[in-house]
Amino acid sequence: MIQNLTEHDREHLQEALGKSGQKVTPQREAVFTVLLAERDHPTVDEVFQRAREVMPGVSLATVYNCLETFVGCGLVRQVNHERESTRYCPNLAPHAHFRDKETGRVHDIELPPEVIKSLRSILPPGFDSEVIEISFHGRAQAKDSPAN
Amino acid sequence: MIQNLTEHDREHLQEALGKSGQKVTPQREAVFTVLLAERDHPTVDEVFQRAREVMPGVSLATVYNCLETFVGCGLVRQVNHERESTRYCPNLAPHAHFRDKETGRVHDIELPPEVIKSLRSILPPGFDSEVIEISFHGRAQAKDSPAN
DNA sequence: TTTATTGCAAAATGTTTGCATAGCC
DNA sequence: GGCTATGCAAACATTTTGCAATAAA
Repeated sequence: MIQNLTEHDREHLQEALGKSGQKVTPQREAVFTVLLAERDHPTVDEVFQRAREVMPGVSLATVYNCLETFVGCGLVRQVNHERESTRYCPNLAPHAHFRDKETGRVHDIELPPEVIKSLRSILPPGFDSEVIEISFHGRAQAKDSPAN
Repeated sequence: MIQNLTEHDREHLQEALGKSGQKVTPQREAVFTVLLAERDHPTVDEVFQRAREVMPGVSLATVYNCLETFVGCGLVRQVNHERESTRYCPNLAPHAHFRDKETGRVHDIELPPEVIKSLRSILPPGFDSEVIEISFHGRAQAKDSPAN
């Protein structure tokens, strides 16, 4: 069951959008709600299906728009794995992704600062990177995503 | 100028293909030659354009086929960055990729074993990964790819 | 001669765009 | 009223597929 946004989450949305002169709309609330409700890295299409449960009239184009907007204002991250469709993730803490070969599921893996540091250290002088994407691909015995 | 395959490279191709009952064809030689000649992580389309210089009649579908075959037998790696088209890379040593924000160019970054180890160490028990993909995104002052 | 590969065209996929309509300070 | 967002349909780019013709071992 998809819950409504908490007051806190609504403010978070409001603030992030407001910063760049963008508006809170029912569609954006719906999409954001969906993203927070089940943090299983849904594809656009999955977000669309879920959003329609909350708001039956919402269009796919709008879901694309909302997600793009959210990425733009830093509310969610895109997750890409090979040629698969883009997935979305509201976990803003630094983390890596693990894609299960068998189930296709994507899990978040915590990324300690010292590992990030060791990664940055391999960059030759003159290379400066803000974004590091790390993704594992393999088998997970765990049946479910760790809570996140 | 695109060189011909060296004897050594042709044997490498022959062996990798032969292992899985696949044949050496002029098209595969052409595509492989192109990949080795300029290691700048070309897209399928770029490989196609270059391959046509060597073999004017070659088709796009065949270039797709060749690349898929090469990936399948471990001759090249696919490199994906966000929604951009897939790029191909004949560097088989463990390495990360750095994509320059400004030029779009992709550079190989050497990946020391101890960094790989530290990355593996962040996986919770039960998670087992053969493949780790690491990509940086940022600015490179260096004008050109380091030789590779 | 057998089996794999090619090349073409058509289809599928995922995403983006243009634009008229609608909604919000 | 002016700006932004929505929803639809059409356009797009990339990749995949089916299949008859061709070429490699």
